[in-house]
Amino acid sequence: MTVKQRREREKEEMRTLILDSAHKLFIDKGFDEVSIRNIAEAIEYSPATIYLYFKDKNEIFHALHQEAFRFYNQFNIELPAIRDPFDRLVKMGEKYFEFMTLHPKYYNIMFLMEAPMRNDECIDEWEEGAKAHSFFEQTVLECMEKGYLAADDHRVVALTIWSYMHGICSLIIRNRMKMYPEEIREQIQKQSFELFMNKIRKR
Amino acid sequence: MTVKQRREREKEEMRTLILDSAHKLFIDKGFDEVSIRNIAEAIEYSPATIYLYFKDKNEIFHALHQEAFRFYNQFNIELPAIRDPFDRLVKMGEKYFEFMTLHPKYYNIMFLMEAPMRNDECIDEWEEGAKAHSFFEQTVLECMEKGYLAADDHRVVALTIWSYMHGICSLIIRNRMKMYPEEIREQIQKQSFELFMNKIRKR
DNA sequence: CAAAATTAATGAACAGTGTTTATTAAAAAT
DNA sequence: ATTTTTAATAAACACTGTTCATTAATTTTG
Repeated sequence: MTVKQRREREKEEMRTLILDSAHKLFIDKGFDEVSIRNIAEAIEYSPATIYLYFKDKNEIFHALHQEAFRFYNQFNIELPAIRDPFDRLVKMGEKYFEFMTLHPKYYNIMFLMEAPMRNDECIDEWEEGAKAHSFFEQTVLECMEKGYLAADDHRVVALTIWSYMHGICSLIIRNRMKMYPEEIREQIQKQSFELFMNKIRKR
Repeated sequence: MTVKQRREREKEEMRTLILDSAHKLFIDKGFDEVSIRNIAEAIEYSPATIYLYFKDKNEIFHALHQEAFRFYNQFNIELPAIRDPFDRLVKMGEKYFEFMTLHPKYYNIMFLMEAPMRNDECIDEWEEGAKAHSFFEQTVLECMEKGYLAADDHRVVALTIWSYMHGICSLIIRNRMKMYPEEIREQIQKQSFELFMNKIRKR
């Protein structure tokens, strides 16, 4: 049965070869701008070959979506070490914002694009995303226990914070901040973040 | 010079014919799923004709983007009649949410898609959008004057509120709420909105 | 080891996309 | 009536995702 094993390993290697290549192209062009033919050319195989390893373009999308969350968790690796939950929450927000700024293509696929969420199976394979989210909710809960946040349903509070963060991030990423002149935009964003954190903090 | 006038009128009629048709198709298919050939077929002209009236697909996009904001303002026509600014603000939020729910294709083009904001000229032609936004900022300012909101930079507060509203709306529209079971999702959204409104309200 | 069976890779095609251009048909001006 | 201007189009270009019959390589069997 050693042949079958090697076969399977080779299949896996090919999959990662395709994904790595798709990944590289995707990072500097954006997903919609990367075609199957582009990927095929990069790995020096024919376009049809890719369909032996992935059902369709969406499945590649899906795989990259998962990888983006892995990368996001790596990006936030320092967070659990922050003992004070409110400090951690604030840092989490800053990191979220920083991630969006530094890796807009990732942010796009994780939260903005509709494609990777069309299928239903994507919940099962959202392990890394679920991890990030539950860590976030846990931090909110701890903030309540330590009296930094008022006692509410912590899931509701978490959703509210995330909504705000995601809202401002996607307005920026999608260029919907033109009503604020370029020079003051960053200032206003910063002020807004501080205001929000102040408003939800228990007084 | 009566010929030139008629010519111009006909040109304008053709433009609106194309736009109306594009609009109809767009509403039930979404912009990316509507092709120039689809539009051409609907108005019974050749695809090339459309390029005599619009530079490219993005220009059609742009026109629909404007129309969406006109429609949005119509949708909110009852708002200015609400005298109490905080009541108005709350209603504005509810209407924003309702708009997203009832007209996701519009919401998509207005705030989510990247295409219509690629060019730089789109600021000048954003009259209806600017109108909606300044009315919103004005309401926030009034809320401060009447003591419903703490005295802060009203533009910063407005951005914060909008970010929250846009955040939750786009999470919903883009199917990023799967961590909350279907049954309780609506409940949680409602609770979040109430929580947010309570937190920003002056105490 | 040779023949048969399985597997992997591909070229070519299909049906679609946005966009351009040379050509034709119609209308207006001379 | 003839020339000029304008409008509309067919056809093409260079792409896209995807499928499938054919070929080439590899593994299994006799």
